[in-house]
Amino acid sequence: MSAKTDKMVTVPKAVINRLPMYHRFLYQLLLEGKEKISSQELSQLMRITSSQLRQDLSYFGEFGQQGYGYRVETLYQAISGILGLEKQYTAVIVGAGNIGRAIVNYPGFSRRGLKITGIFDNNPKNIGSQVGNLTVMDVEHLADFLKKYPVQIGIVSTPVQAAQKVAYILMKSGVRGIWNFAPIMLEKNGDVVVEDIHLGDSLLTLFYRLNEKEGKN
Amino acid sequence: MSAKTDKMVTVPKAVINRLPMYHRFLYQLLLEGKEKISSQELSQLMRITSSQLRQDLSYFGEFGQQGYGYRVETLYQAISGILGLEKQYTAVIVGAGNIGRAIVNYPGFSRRGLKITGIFDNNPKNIGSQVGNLTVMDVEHLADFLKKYPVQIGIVSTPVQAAQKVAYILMKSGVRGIWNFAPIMLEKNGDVVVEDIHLGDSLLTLFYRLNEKEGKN
DNA sequence: TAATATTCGTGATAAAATTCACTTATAGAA
DNA sequence: TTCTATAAGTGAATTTTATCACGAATATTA
Ligand SMILES: NC(=O)c1ccc[n+]([C@@H]2O[C@H](COP(=O)([O-])OP(=O)(O)OC[C@H]3O[C@@H](n4cnc5c(N)ncnc54)[C@H](O)[C@@H]3O)[C@@H](O)[C@H]2O)c1
Ligand SMILES: NC(=O)c1ccc[n+]([C@@H]2O[C@H](COP(=O)([O-])OP(=O)(O)OC[C@H]3O[C@@H](n4cnc5c(N)ncnc54)[C@H](O)[C@@H]3O)[C@@H](O)[C@H]2O)c1
Repeated sequence: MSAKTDKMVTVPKAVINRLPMYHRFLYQLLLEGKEKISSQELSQLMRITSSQLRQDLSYFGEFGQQGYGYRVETLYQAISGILGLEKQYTAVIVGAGNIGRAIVNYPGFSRRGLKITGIFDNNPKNIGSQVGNLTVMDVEHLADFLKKYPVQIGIVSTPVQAAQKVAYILMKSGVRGIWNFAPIMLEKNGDVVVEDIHLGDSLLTLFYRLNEKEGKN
Repeated sequence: MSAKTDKMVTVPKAVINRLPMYHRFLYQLLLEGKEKISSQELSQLMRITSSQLRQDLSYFGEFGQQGYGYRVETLYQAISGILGLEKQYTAVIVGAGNIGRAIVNYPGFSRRGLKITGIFDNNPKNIGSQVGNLTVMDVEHLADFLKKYPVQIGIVSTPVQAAQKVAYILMKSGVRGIWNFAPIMLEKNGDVVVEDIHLGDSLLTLFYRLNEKEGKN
């Protein structure tokens, strides 16, 4: 074990945000059948510095071997473990619109251990319809459903106007995390973890960067 | 004008990434009819410090008034201008699947000046079908289409296996920015701006944070 | 087996980002 | 009109993040 983990140094946020990227690249390397890789080589693929890669990993332990590098398989497993991917996570989706459907239909999430157990909507047109192998339920039954079948994660993909209300129901019903797609900063209720996806913000950042470049020419 | 902009200090990345959040909150305040706001009050809504807010804005100019605060309208317009939202942006989407359709159908983007002029796919089942008021075209015609009707932005929402190939076509055809939804680090070709949305990474971050909390109890 | 080249892990240093704390301006009250 | 409270803007200090650079371990070659 590394000195750093022994000393209980808190892991910087910036490091945590890079863990999924490491996981993604290692998964790719694994698919390609690559057995070993050095911090030098891996960091070049990721367009970061090798020292950043080594420093980041050092927060969690020692996974490589001097003079050799890292075994791709070992490092992949280690990072999977750090991220908690050996566990299964259960979730419900609220909002069976475009985003809600996209999530259900995306196979990548179940591969990573996410099991979606229910999808809810308030529109009679959607209620009862099939999304993947789930039947859309009435959001009126959300709290009851969660009482019977608790889940860890609530996915909010309703329009922004409904998002806070829905989030409160989820939090009251005991979800521990919310994955939020609505462009709103959700008020918390208890110690739930909220992870936001703000697609609009990402687009505006792209706009800014396009103009920035223009200005320099 | 602020001293900082005069001196041509480069704007930190972290600041740029917060601009869309400012825009989002100010838009909300505008809808609510709020006329003025102090850095104190606005920063509390955003859960940042007031000095960070003031420091961030100072990279672009002086938008407030001492002893008074900021006019919501003025600041909103200023940030819209910084982000380049007065302009129209044209884009094509490649990959008429769940994400591609979600983007076309989302009204928030056209409100921000994004005009989607074409959507492409390689699956005969999708080609010719209607998405919003666009007809899905064959990706074989993508390069020709862009020669006739150039756009600034290419949106990549194909499966990861096709993403790089599609991105090269877009870049060759002169797009200046790529908004990428595939879980891959795209190789660039020229000085195109690539903005990634890695939904999977966000989910893994949520997983990590859920476990982190558990460990502390 | 010995010599040499790799490459990790990490303490130290540098850079970037955030917060502090103070000056100045001005709004609003007396 | 004067006084007081508010609040922006900003240089400086602090904190956080990233990079450097080197010692120690190991692989590989001669
Ligand atoms: N689609 C995009 O590209 C995009 C981009 C940026 C942000 N978003 C955000 O993601 C969220 C979902 O977007 P979308 O495109 O899937 O929207 P959508 O309109 O396709 O789907 C929203 C669904 O939520 C349902 N709904 C409304 N009120 C509800 C309630 N109270 N309880 C349960 N269900 C309810 C609607 O019936 C609808 O089916 C929105 O908040 C949107 O702002 C989407
Ligand atoms: N849906 C999600 O929740 C989600 C989550 C994480 C990542 N993503 C990523 O977003 C991207 C899009 O996801 P999606 O769910 O919309 O996938 P999807 O399978 O629904 O849609 C992909 C579309 O691309 C088309 N396509 C395939 N090859 C093509 C090519 N060469 N040229 C043009 N079109 C082509 C397919 O026919 C399909 O219509 C994928 O890269 C996926 O990994 C999606």
